[in-house]
Amino acid sequence: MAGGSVPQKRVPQRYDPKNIETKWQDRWEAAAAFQVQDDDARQKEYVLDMFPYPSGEGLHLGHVENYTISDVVARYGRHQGHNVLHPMGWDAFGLPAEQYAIEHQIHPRDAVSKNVEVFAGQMKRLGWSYDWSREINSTDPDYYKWTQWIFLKLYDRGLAYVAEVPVNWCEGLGTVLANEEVIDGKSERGGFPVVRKPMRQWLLKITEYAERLLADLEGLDWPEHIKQMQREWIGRSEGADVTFRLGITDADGDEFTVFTTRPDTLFGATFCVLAPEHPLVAKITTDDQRAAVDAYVAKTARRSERDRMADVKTESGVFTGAYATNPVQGDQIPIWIADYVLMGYGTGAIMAVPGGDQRDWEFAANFDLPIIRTVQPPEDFEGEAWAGEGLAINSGFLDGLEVPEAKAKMIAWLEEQGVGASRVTYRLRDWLFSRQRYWGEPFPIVLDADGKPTTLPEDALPLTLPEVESYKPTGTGESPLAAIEDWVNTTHPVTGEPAKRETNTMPQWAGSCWYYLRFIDPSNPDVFVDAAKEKHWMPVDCYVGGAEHAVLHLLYARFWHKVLFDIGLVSTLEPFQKLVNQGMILAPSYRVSEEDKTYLAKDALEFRENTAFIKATGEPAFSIVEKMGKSKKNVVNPDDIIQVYGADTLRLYILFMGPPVADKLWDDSGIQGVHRFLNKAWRLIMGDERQTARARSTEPASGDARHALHTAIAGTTKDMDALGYNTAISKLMVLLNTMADLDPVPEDMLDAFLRMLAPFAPHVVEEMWEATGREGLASLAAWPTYDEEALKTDAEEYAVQVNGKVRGKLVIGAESSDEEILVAARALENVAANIDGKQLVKQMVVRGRIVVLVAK
RNA sequence: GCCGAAGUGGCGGAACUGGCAGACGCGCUAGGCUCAGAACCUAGUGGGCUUAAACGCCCUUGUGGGUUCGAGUCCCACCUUCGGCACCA
Repeated sequence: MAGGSVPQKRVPQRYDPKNIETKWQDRWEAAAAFQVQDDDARQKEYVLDMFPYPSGEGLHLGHVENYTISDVVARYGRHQGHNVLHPMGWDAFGLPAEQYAIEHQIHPRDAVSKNVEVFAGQMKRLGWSYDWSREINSTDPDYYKWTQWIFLKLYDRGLAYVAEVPVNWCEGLGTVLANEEVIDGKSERGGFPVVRKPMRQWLLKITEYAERLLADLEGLDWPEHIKQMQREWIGRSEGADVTFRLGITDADGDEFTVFTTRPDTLFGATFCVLAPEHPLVAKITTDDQRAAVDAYVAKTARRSERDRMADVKTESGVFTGAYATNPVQGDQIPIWIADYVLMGYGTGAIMAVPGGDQRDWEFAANFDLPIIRTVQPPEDFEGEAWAGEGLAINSGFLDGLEVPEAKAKMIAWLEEQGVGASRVTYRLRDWLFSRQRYWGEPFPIVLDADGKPTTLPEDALPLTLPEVESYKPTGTGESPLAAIEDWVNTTHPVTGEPAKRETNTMPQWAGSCWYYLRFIDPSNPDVFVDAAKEKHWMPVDCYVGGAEHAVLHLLYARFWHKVLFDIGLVSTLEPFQKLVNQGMILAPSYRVSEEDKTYLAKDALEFRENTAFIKATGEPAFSIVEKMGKSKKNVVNPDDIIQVYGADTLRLYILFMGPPVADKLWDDSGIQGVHRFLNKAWRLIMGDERQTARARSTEPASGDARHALHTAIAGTTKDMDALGYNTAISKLMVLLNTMADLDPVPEDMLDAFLRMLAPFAPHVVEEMWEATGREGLASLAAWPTYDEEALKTDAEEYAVQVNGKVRGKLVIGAESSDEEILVAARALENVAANIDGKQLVKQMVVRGRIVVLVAK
């Protein structure tokens, strides 16, 4: 259409998403269509997205998938008459903004607000139905005031503490990372090497909540594999502590404790192993072993924890020269150190039972240490260590007992002798909560002259970030804040003495631990969330996001929520009742060859006969399917798709590609299909420049059309409830194909079609809704209902099986009895031929499906 | 190594509690429309045998076994891919 021309009335236009989409986005905004009221009497529904980090790249297809799924959930909820809270905000603290700021010499705040603008614009263009009046930003002082406030609550309950801990020091980022952020010995962001180094850090006692975090998973409507990942991460194990006293060289009664899940095997403990960092190591090492031990300890310190653990093959360790007394039979057993024992897990010491643990077996074999079996392996067992069930042997008072009984008896003995006790341990470690960076929430903490922390009073919040010259980490492990004397030097809130502020900042996870609560009451200046509103809206009914947050964010947020619950500030035990994980979007990437990892962009390639050739050389390119990434040059920008096809098509396609939970391979060729579908609907209802709209009849659909309509409503509704959007869309395609064969089209079919298409392609539906004279917004219209009666048909088709093979088809009245069906089935020519001369040993009818005949 | 998920046409995928495998879409083929193309419409489209054609028959859901009248679906073993964890005591 030429610019400036006045749209002529009654002349049908072809489907042009561009104009339609902005028109309706503006109308929704003007009508505040998706703004939600707290005092609405309708059933509440809280549909939440994992809020994005607003990167400079803009939205990627993963976001599009995530937020389209939740948008359809939210819109479907509205169609069902629910009062739907569907908010959006920005998780904008964190490393990338800071690194971008360092590179481009701009304040991270400015980088963030620029990116937010880009993101918000893209989100609006996709037609996602957010209540923008509730937008929040984790870097806004009015927001992080409450993040700091919650930290004070944690501190007051003794859940935050300072400790000198060996941490993952990343030279490249100039900061310390949580274990969870370290991947393969490198930083998750940036990929810099990470080494271990002791440092003063803040930690949160998430371990105190381990049991509840584990137990409360049971009641959640989450994907089982995500629950399983959290269980593994928490890593509960039951066993016993056993105390070993030093023997032979022991002068002053030193002892150490090991944790074991198999106290029943204590008679087979032929040596002990300490972590090289264990505090006892220096003390117990004998003079003739000292050189070897010192060398080994030094070597270990240079290795990162990941590195140590990843190295499964190498058996390494050194004898300390010291011996411990096995408490159960008094044997003197050697004490070794080895880097496979970690100071951070359990007690940093183990008792080794080579007869029952393959790892210990190999260590014993390698260093020629004794091996004693304490559990009788099965007769045909040919392996080395036996870790399975069996009767105790070589174990004194345990002999002849099964493993569980032997465990119980040994624990009782240990407790009686005062050398051990039953204990539960967790793999989960306390959460390392401080970062040496600028772009994070400052701790509301002041340190006195001795470095002892005191909290700021609540009325001093928010403690805002000061302006700095440079956002660069100092590289010494201190944050850039440490360089700002005006800010650092303050007075002690209690004594009034000169004091210093804590210069660490909180990790990015902090803001995302409670944001779902702030959406409920986003601008309350007095409390972090109004209690009545919290009670009304919580818990989140549907939380949609990627599996990459399965253990980090989701565990941290659950932890904070439980603390808030204990204080009485929230009303539910868990924040997220239902969790939906969308799959990853994958795309083919192209490289010069398998060895040469130079990635090629699509315009450097030529596609012939399903093979990509490199334009420059004519050689075939090497192609693999992998996660989309800028470095892999296989990123698809949603804006490009919207430009060509419109947002409705993109929304529809990303859902049509497959079930939400499955990983999906991006391939633009399929997008034509859903675009044609929308075009076809448009031509039928609106007409275009060469054909007029199909006539419509006010007569309700009848006969086959009625059956098709009600089947479509029933099927689509079922799919919507199960998040089966790909099949829901296919059912709408079937319904449209049915309508296309009807002239005129019954009005009730068209009406139901529009209502059901609305959550997927809201813009074009609004346009057709309005053009067909319907009242109000299609986005707020009621979901269609179906009539059970109409799902029935007069005649049913049966496949007739003889001995498991289909031998005929039978169409028969739905009212027929089983006996009548069997008679008719046996009479079918091909069926009769197959049962002729044989005896029917089984005959049955599966109503509406199949007739089963078994003949011998 | 351990844990989890998944292997179905040329492609993405569908198939309720075991009951007609391949819905829907892409692609492809033929025809229509067109000056031509795009768009659109119609028909066909897993493989094989038989047939003038229809009918009919056989094979087919990663591989090999098993249970069953009947298996993509349940059981056992194995292979491959993806994701997560990893000397965890």
